[in-house]
Amino acid sequence: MPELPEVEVIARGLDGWLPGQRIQAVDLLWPRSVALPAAAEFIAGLTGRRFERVGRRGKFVQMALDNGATLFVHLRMSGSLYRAPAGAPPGPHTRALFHLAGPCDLYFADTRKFGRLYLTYEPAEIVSRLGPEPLGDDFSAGWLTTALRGRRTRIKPLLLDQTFIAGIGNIYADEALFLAGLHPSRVADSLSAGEAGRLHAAIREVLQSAIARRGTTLSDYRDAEGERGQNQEFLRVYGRAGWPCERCGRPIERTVIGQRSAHFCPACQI
DNA sequence: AAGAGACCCTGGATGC
DNA sequence: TGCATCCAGGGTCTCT
Repeated sequence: MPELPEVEVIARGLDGWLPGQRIQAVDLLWPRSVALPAAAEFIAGLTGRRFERVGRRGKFVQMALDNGATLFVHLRMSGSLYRAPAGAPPGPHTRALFHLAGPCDLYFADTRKFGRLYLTYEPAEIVSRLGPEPLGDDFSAGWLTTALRGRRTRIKPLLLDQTFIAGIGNIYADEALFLAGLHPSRVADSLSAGEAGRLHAAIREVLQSAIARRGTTLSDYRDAEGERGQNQEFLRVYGRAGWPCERCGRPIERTVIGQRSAHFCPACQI
């Protein structure tokens, strides 16, 4: 599932070749992938436009266009954006095809159909509700310590709340809490400044390592060139229920917190 | 503020 | 074997 590191790897990959490419035509194979505007308007608004810089905000791929508009893509669970030779036949899960003037086309594929495309002149209407970027300057240990005050929810669901902090999903929330030695059910407000500092460092470490390993591929995820990531070889708790904790040897447990699976070591995470 | 549940979907796993 | 059902997952929405 694409979370911040996977989206970052995809955005960097696209930014290496997409800027300057002109969109000649758009095929919408599953129009409901477009969140806004209406499908016909989406196609008309993109046709003839040239891509500029490609970046990321939270879990959104952000693609600037030469007329000031922005194309946002949220990959949700199974979405992917990749380059394919022009004229290549769409696969069974291709939902949108961007025919470019060059030798390659841009494909949006999405098995689960949860991913969404947004074309807008007002980026704020898409991303203004997002919390700070965990790898950005706004996200400091001090900010986290203060932000946790008065929050009576459990820390794991709070890390998944995109309005609190942007880009963390289930895998990296579990991994960061393990690295910080914090139980996912801890009430956010109960963390000491020291614990908040550990969590801050753990979040950065987990995300940066995953980017360096080009993301976590458990099933669907591929980067913009169709390659698998390597970070799945380094997960310490996610998907490892029953396996020994690499720190203490006790079996990793899986439970449900806030209607999401949570993996943790019952001895190392307090 | 917090949390439960529904919804959107598919394919792999499980149950009968 | 073949079919039905369950479940995971991110985000948004409604309801309590």
